[in-house]
Amino acid sequence: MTTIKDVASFANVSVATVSRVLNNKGNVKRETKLQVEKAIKYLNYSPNDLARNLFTGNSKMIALLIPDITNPFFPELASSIESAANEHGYTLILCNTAGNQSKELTYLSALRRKCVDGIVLVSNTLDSKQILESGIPTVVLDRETDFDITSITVNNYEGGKQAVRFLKDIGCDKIAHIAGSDNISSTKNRKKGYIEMIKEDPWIIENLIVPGGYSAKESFKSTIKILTTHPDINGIFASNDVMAVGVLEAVKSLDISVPKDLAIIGFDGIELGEITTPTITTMSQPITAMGRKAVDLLIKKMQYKNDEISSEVFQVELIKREST
Amino acid sequence: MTTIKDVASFANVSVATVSRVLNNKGNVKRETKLQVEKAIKYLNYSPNDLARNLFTGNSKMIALLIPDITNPFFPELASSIESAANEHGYTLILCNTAGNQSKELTYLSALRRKCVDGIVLVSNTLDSKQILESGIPTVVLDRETDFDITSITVNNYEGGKQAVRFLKDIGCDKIAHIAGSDNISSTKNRKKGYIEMIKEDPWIIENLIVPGGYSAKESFKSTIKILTTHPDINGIFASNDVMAVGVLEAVKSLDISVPKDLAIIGFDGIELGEITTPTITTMSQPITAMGRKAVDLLIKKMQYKNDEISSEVFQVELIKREST
DNA sequence: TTGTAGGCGTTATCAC
DNA sequence: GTGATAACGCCTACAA
Repeated sequence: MTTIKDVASFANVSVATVSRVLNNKGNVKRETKLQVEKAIKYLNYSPNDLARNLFTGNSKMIALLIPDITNPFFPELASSIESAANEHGYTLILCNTAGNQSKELTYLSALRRKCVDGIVLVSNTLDSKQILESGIPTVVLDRETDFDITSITVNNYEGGKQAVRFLKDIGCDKIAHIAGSDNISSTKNRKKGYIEMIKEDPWIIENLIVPGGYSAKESFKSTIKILTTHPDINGIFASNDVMAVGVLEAVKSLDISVPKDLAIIGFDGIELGEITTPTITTMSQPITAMGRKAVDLLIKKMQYKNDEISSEVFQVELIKREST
Repeated sequence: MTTIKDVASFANVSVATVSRVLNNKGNVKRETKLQVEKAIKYLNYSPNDLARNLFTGNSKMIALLIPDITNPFFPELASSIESAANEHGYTLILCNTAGNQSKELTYLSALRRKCVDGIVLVSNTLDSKQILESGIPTVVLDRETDFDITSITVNNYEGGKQAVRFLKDIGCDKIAHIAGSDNISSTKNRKKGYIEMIKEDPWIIENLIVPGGYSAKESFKSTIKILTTHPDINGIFASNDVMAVGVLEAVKSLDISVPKDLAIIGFDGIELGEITTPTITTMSQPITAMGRKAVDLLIKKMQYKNDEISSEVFQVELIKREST
């Protein structure tokens, strides 16, 4: 590896001078500057960030921890976060935690050792104490936390209500819910919204809430089951779009016509919902905006080292498609 | 930040001793070792990898460059690469290049400065000279390159032939191809396989190859177009599964029955193909195995610093599903 | 068994 | 305008 010393001796100057032209800091004569630049080019030199960061104390890296990279929602999120990070001169480290607490903890300590400057975190298992312990500026995304920590979320509860209200508006009078995990605040709140909207309905006693396991396959199975026991269901609210796809496939496999006999609405607004037949109505989250906002807040936190909590709640938006 | 010095003075020993217990190297009395460990725990100390790596010269990080994180094929790949890397003690940096050469180059130099130990690269724009220039051990994945560099691929040409042969076997006698880009070696070779299989057929002159733009939406449009001009097409080979989904939706929207009137086959074997209705027959790549192999070869390269080229070609496998 | 000291590649503070 | 030199936090000869 060629170092700043090599460049210095090649250009017949001191390392200090090389450093100056490297960082455009301090005064250096035009001529010597050119000399140095020639040397840099000739030796194909590029500075060692490890050494640089060791000195400056930051790494210009931020990490994103997500629970499942194969759920399309997260790549879309990751994509916007990455662009935003890059625009601010940060490299993004993407970490796939599988929602596994021990993996999350392992990552957190590894990242701390690597001196990442900040973390964007999507986690259901970590509490704010564990997060704060790492000492790294962190923004929590997509999951509500206690108030100790900045978070970016959407109005899941209201969104859940809106989804069910819409199904009712278009005539559904028996609505099932394919639920996410109760350990995940976002899906839990969507479920609460669902319950709030149907709690006066006579059929509430039948309990039309079934778990969808956060995947299309699980959700497929659950849908088959609930529809065979309750064939008069004419509306289904799935807690996210991936599960809504599972619902759709299940409904079609039972030869029930969508949306004529049964309407389906999802949540998230991922692209997948636009390529099914029929396309799936959804409560859309502003995924890109949320990612960018997370980076914005994180960078403010890192730069001003303020501990101010400035959480932000985005609004979901009903996008009507063919499944309703 | 607490450093090794703090630990040393707290435990009343020298930094050397602390370092020894940290790395389990050299001899240190049981008692002092316990002292040090207590200090470490008490001070919540963790070593600074920047400093450590600056000394050792490696970062224990490898990077994965992929062209499109929102295409489900790549997250599946990334997922397996990440696990494999983690198992070997490496942290994965995921970089989304958007297939954009300048972004790739920017990443390459940034990664070099960050002293990443190795790179797994999925790229169509970079030639081996540009790759080798970074000086970082690299394995190319999913794309054929010239022979200067280790690569992991599948037999795309044979796979393409197999796909078309299968369509013929089940009775298709007019087969269209939704193609990927000719700039991408994998899809180019799949297309070659298609051409090889149909070049004797009388309808070859009609040119049933249309571009699918690597996305479901593009592929949807292309399919509509080709089917309206050639309504007697009864088989379609899509160059990947995402495009096959587009094909499927297009065909269904034209009220053509799948597979009765038209059979569809894709390529890749991603999970998406299992949740459509009908599910999509595909030439499946051993995605997980390929990812793991890439990491294996990369680690060998890094450890033994050998320049040996040890490319590997995996075999695709026909998975019959409902679309044929 | 333990401590001292030099060096990894940078940057920044002083002199000159 | 330029050059020594002391940090940054860690590891490892070498000495004791």
